Amino acid sequence: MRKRATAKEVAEAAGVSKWTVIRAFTPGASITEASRQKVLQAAETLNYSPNLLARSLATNTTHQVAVFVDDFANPHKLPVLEMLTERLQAEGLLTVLININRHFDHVHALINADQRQFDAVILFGTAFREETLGDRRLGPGFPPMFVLARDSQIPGVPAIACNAELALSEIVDYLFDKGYRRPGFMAGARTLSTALGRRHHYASFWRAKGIEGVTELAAERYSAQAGAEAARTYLSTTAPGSRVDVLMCENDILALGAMDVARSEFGLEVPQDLAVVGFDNIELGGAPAYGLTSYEQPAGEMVDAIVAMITGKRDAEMVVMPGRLVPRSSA
Amino acid sequence: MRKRATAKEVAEAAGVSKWTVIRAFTPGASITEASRQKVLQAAETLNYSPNLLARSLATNTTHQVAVFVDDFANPHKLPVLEMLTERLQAEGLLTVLININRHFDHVHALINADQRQFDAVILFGTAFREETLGDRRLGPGFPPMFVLARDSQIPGVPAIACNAELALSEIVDYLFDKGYRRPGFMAGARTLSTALGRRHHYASFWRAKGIEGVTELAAERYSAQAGAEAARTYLSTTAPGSRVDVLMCENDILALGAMDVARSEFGLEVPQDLAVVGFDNIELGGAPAYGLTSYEQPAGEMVDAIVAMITGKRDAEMVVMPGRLVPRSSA
DNA sequence: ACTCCGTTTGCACCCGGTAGCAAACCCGAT
DNA sequence: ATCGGGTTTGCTACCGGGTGCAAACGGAGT
Repeated sequence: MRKRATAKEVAEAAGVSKWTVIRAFTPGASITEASRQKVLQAAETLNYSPNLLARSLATNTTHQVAVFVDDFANPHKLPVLEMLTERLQAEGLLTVLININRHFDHVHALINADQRQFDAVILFGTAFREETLGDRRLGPGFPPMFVLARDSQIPGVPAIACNAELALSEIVDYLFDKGYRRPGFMAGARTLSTALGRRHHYASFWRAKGIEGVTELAAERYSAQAGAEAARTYLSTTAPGSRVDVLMCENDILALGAMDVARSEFGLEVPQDLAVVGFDNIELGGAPAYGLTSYEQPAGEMVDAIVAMITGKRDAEMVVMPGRLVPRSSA
Repeated sequence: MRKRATAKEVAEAAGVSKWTVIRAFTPGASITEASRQKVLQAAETLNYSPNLLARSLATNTTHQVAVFVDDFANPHKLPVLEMLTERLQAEGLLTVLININRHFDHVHALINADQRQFDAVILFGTAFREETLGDRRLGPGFPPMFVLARDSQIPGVPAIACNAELALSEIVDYLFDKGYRRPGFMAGARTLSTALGRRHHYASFWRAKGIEGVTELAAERYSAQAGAEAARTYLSTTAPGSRVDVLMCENDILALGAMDVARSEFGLEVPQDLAVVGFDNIELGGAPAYGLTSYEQPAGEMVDAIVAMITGKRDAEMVVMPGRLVPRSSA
C-alpha cells in the first residue's frame, strides 16, 4: 500500500517545480493555462490532491470547528447539529463533535481544542460553568468561542440565543389568558444560567400578573426519565387540590416525561387536570400523542448567525433572537 | 494577540535544545529528571503545549475519525453518537461529524476525508450506495472505512451490525404467537440494503409460518412525518376489513408516525385494531404514550467493536451481533 | 536587434513538530 | 588518569505544503 502522491511527485511527472503544482491548485494564483493543464493532468493520473493537514500547518487555519456537547438526551440537539454541520460545511468548515462528560471534561476538551488549532469552539449544551471556562489557560491564539442556544455570562464568549425574556413573557401571557393561575416550573439542573434565566423570567412575569409563588420541581438531568421522576415525586407528595394547574418545563424532553407520568400513573387529563408546556419544540412533542405546547427557538437563524461570526462575515457579539410560541392541546 | 508558544521558544527559555523539550513531552523518552523539570517549568510559564497538527503531519496519524451521517431525523442517532464519541475519545480519537446531503455528497466527503488524513471513516446512516463508494478514488493511503448499524455489501468495507435475520425471526415468532396473521411492512426508502434485508427476512419468516403475502407500505424518508404520510395513504385507501393486523416498520420513528395517524386520524386502537412494531428501541417509543414494541440493537457492543477495529485491537471484519426484542403494549 | 514592463517560474526559508544517528556526557572500573 | 559502557543531548533530514522575492520569460514598441 503506497502513500498518497505529493506535490513534488506531481511536479516531476509534469516537468515543473512543486511550486507550480501548488499554484495550479491555488485559485487566483499566477500561472499560465498551459502549465495548469499539464499539472492537472499529471495530478489526475497520480490521483493527487493537496494534503489539508500540511496546508493547515502552514496557513494556521484548520477549517475545523469544535462543538462541545454535554447533553445527548435531548433530541433537540440532532436537528440543530444537522443545520450546524450543513451550514459549516457550506463554508468549507468541518465539525468536530466533542462529547463533554465526566471522563472528558471541559478542561481536557479546551486543551485539546487549543492543541488542534480549531478555527472556533462552539459550546452547545447545558453545563458550561463560568469558573471552568475562566480557569482555562486560553493562551494567546486560543480559538474564538461561542455559546449556542444558551445565555452566557462568560466574558469574551458571545452567546447566540433565543430571547428568553420575550419567550417567557409570551408564554406567561398565553397561560394567563387561558385562565391558569397556579404555575409550576420544572428545571433540569441547578446552577445553570439558562435555567436561572428561564425560571427567573417565568416567575417575574407571573408576579407582574399578581401571582407570587411559582412551585418549583427539580429534575436531576435533562431527560425524559428525569422529568418523569420529578413529576412522580411531586404528584405523589402533593394532594390533588393543592397542585399546580400548569407546569412549565425547562425543555420538551422533561415535559414529555412529566406528561407521561401525569397521564399514565396518576390518571390526569392534560390539559384539564394539569396543563404542560415545554421549550424547544421537538418533533415528537408535536405528535398527536402529546400535542405539547412549546416554544420554538429560531435555530436556523441562530446557526446562521454563529457561522457568520466564525467566518468573520459578522462581528462576534452577543445576539438574542425572538422565537415563536407553538400552542397545542397540552396547555 | 500573540501566537502560541513553540517548542523552540520553550527551549530557549529553559536553556536546552528544542529536541529536549519534545522529549520532555514524549512519554518514555530518554531524558534526565533534571532537564525534564526545567522544561516543564519553562513550558508552564510560557503556557506551551505541543501542536497536534504538526505532530499529525509528522507522524501521519491525525487521531481523528470521520463519521458520515445522512439521516438526522432518527433520534436513535443521538445516543449512538454519544457512545461513539465517548469511546473514541477514551482512545484519544476525536470525531468529525460529516453531514451527507445533496450539497455535500459522498464523493465530496470522501475526497475531503482523504485530504484530511482521517484515521478512519465510519458510515453511519441509511443511503450509502455501493456504486458511490466503489467509484471513490480511494487511492493508496485512503483511511479504512467501516459501516455501522447497517448491512454492507461493499467489498473491503466491513459492516458492524445487528443480526437482522435473527431479529426478524424473533419478531415474527412473537407476532405469530400473539395471533397476528395479516402482516404489513413499512420501509423507509427503496434500494437500501438494510431495508431489503429486513423486509426480506420479515417476508420469508412469515412464509415459513405459511403466510404468503406481506403488504408493503413505502415511506418517502425516515421521519415521523413520512411514516405518518405512508400510514395515512394506506389506511384511507384500504377498507377496515382488508387491512393488515400488524404493521412492522423499518424503524421506530416511522412506527411512531404511523401509530399517531392510526389512533388520532382513524380512531384505531393499538394494538386491538392495528398492532405496530418498530426497530431501534428509541427512548420515546418506550414512553407510556406509545408503548411501542421494538427491537434493540446492541449499540454499545457495536460501538465497542468498531472502535476496537479502528485502534487495531481487533481485526477489521464484518460482525453481526444479536439484539433484543422489547415487547410492549403496541403488539 | 534591443529595450521595457508585466507575467511566470524557481528558490530559499518557514510552519512545528518527529525519527534516527552521532557526538557528548557521566560514572564506575581499571 | 584512562577506558568502557550506557545514557543524554544535539543535529541533520523530513512530513507536505505556503510565502515573498528574485530571476527568467515573453511580447509590444521602436
